[in-house]
This record gives sequence, structure tokens and C-alpha cells, in this order.
Amino acid sequence: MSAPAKVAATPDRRAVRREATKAEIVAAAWGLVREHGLAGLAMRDLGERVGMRAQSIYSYFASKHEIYDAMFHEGYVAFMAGTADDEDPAGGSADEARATGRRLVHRFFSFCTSDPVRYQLLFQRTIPDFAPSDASYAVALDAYEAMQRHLASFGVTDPHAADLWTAVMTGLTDQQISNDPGGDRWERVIDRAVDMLLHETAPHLFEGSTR
Amino acid sequence: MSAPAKVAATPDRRAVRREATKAEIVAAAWGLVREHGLAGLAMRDLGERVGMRAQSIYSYFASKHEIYDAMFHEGYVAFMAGTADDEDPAGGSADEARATGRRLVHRFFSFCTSDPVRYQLLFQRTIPDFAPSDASYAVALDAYEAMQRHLASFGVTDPHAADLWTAVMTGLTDQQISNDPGGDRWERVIDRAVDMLLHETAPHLFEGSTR
DNA sequence: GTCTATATTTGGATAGAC
DNA sequence: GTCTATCCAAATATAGAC
Repeated sequence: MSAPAKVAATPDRRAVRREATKAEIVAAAWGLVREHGLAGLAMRDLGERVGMRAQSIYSYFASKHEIYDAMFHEGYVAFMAGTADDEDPAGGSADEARATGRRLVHRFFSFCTSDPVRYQLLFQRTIPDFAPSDASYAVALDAYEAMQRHLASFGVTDPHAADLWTAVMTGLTDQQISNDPGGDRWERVIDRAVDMLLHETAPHLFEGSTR
Repeated sequence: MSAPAKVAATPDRRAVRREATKAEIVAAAWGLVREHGLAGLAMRDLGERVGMRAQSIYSYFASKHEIYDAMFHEGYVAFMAGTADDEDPAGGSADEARATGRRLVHRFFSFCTSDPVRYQLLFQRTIPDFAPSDASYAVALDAYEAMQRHLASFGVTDPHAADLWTAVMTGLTDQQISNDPGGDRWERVIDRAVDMLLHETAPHLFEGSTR
């Protein structure tokens, strides 16, 4: 068996390797920010964690902000994966809307509370001078639109109504993270919040029924 | 005219002066964090702003955290003043509860959005390693209890219901600050949110009436 | 691609003179 | 009570050897 001929179209192994190392650095960065807080990320620590000197990281990322940006991007990709609905689309009944709505909010809540630092990076503006790159921001916009479609799938199409939903979702999450970290005090009130939101923003679902 | 006799009970002018300077330092710190972010507070800048060297500040505050603590304390005092209700207590009607509820949420919202950095200090955990002193934390607890009483004044006494209210209040605020700073996108939805909350958490007010 | 060496900045905090 | 003079630590980033 002869060795395969070298083909011009062969993917550049060096580039593959390089991407793998970048991913490794970003993964280590996630570990560090979970331990020391989002603002506590230090290039020294990061280098140590990944087995090289801090200065060598600059071969992969031009600055610390570029690492934050990669994390931001990765976070929104995970967000879309973690909150997408894999069940059959809801029909038009109140019960089905309720089930879909609860699933959405519980998933959002779990995604956020399971990693408060990620929540902070994605949804709060807390790193001084950090702004996502255009490419990363585009992913954030995608996620926002996916959420709109998700709400629309069970009858919430009015923009103001959608704002009300996002406010309640982030409020529950925020209170949980700030005032009962690791607990479930606000998780317990999710189902009630969803019912409340549905009655307010999709009242046609409940016509003729008693509250 | 002879000089007044020195009286032992005279308030110590030096102490008064000292408190005034401390207040001046804290005020300057508020100005700086509004410009550079909460974590961007630097003793050098603070000294410059107040007209002394950074090191001299240590005559007034033992550490930077002590300054944050004074700000935290001051913030909660302002919070209680800014959200307290000076109107006559609501009666038991739905309209009165609605008016009182709207007043509460609008005040909370205004207080928070008018100074996002203060909101960050008081309600989010974002300064690494900062924890309020016992004295300051006591004020925060007072504020929390005042809020409970405020909700109870128009019929919201169930603890879970109170959690729902605080979640919605902070959610509206949070979305406004994060996604439409300076705008009014979520402010516009406050009244609707209050009606929704009242129907859910004080349904007895609406008995016999149509939604 | 990773290293050593180093520049540069920034920022918190202390000691001691006046 | 404020200053000068420092110290110390941490952290980002660059230059150039290997």
C-alpha cells in the first residue's frame, strides 16, 4: 500500500491544531472566571492553567478582550442550544401553550442559574470597556430572534408582550442568582409566573374558561 | 463683647469636620464610579477629585472596601427614602391597590434606572471580595422589610407572591438598564405588569368583576 | 510556537516628615 | 491632617532568542 499522494485540498493540520489550542485556552478561561469572577481573569493564571507562559497566549489572542469575545460567542451558541425546543410544536390550546411556556422558562432559568458568570457575561454589562465584536454580536442577535420565535410559537406575538416575558424571565433568574444562589426559591414560582404571563399576553387561549 | 466661654458640651468641631470630609470623599467616589464603572474606582483618581493625595484618604477610610461599604449604606438609605410611599394608605378596592402598586413599581424603577451603578452595587454581586459590613447589611435588611410591608399594604402577604413581585420589578429594571439604557421600553410595560401581578397575587380584589 | 526578559502601567497601602 | 517618598504586587503587553 503506497502512501497517499499529497493533495492540495488537505485541511491544514497546523490550522486545526491552532484552533484546538484556542479552544483549550477559552475552556481554561471559563474555569478561571467561575473561580475568580468575570473581572478576575488574569493572563498569568490562564497561562498557568493551560501549561504555557502568559505571554505565549498572545500568539493566539491579541488581547484579553479577544478572549472575552470568544467566550461571549461560545456562550450565545450554548444559549441557543440550551434553550431550543426539541419537542413537537404546541397546538393552540391553553394546556399546550402552558406546557411550552413552562418548558421555555425552566430551560432559560436552568441555563442561566447553572452558570452565573456566563449569565453575567452574556446578559449584563459588567466588564469595563468590553464590547463584543460584530461577529459575536450577530450571534447574540440570532439568539434574541430565536427567543421571539419561541414566544410566538405559543401565541405571544405582540412586542410589548414579548418584553414582558423577557422581563419576568430575567427577573426570576436575577433574583435567584443574587439572593438565593444555589437554592430554588424563585424556581418554585416559575409555573405560577408562566400562568400569569399567559393570561395577560394570550388571553384568547382562555376564553370561556374560569381563571 | 467677650468671647463665649468654652463649654464642655460643645460638639466636637473636629469630629464634625471629619464627617464632612468623609461625606465629600464618598460623594466624589459616586461621581467616579458613574464615570468609570463600579470596579474602576481608583484611590488615585479619588484623591485627585477631592483635592488630596490618594494616601491621605487612608486617614478617613482604612481601605477601598470601606468606601464601597459607605456607598452601599448610603445607597440603601436613599433607597428607602426614594421608594417610601408618602400618600394615604390604600383602601381595599382594586383601583386603590392598582394605584398603590403602580406607584411602588414606578418608584422602584425610577430609583434603579436613574443610577445604574448604584443599582449594581446595591442589588447585584459584582465587586469581587466585597461584602457589606454588619451595620450596612442591617440597613439592607430594613429596606427589604419595608418592601414587604409595602406590598402587604395593598394585599400581597403571601411570601411566594412577594417573590413574584420582586422578580418582576427587578426584571423590568434589569432589562431596561441592560438593553435600552436611557430609554423607556420596559417602563412602558410597568402598568400592565402591575395589573397582571395584582390579578395573580390578590385575586380577591377582583371578585365578581370581569378581567 | 514557546520561551526569557523586560517594559509599562496601574493601583493599593505604609512610613515618617511637617 | 496632609504631604512626600516609597514599597509592593499584580497585570497587560512587547521584543527578541531559541
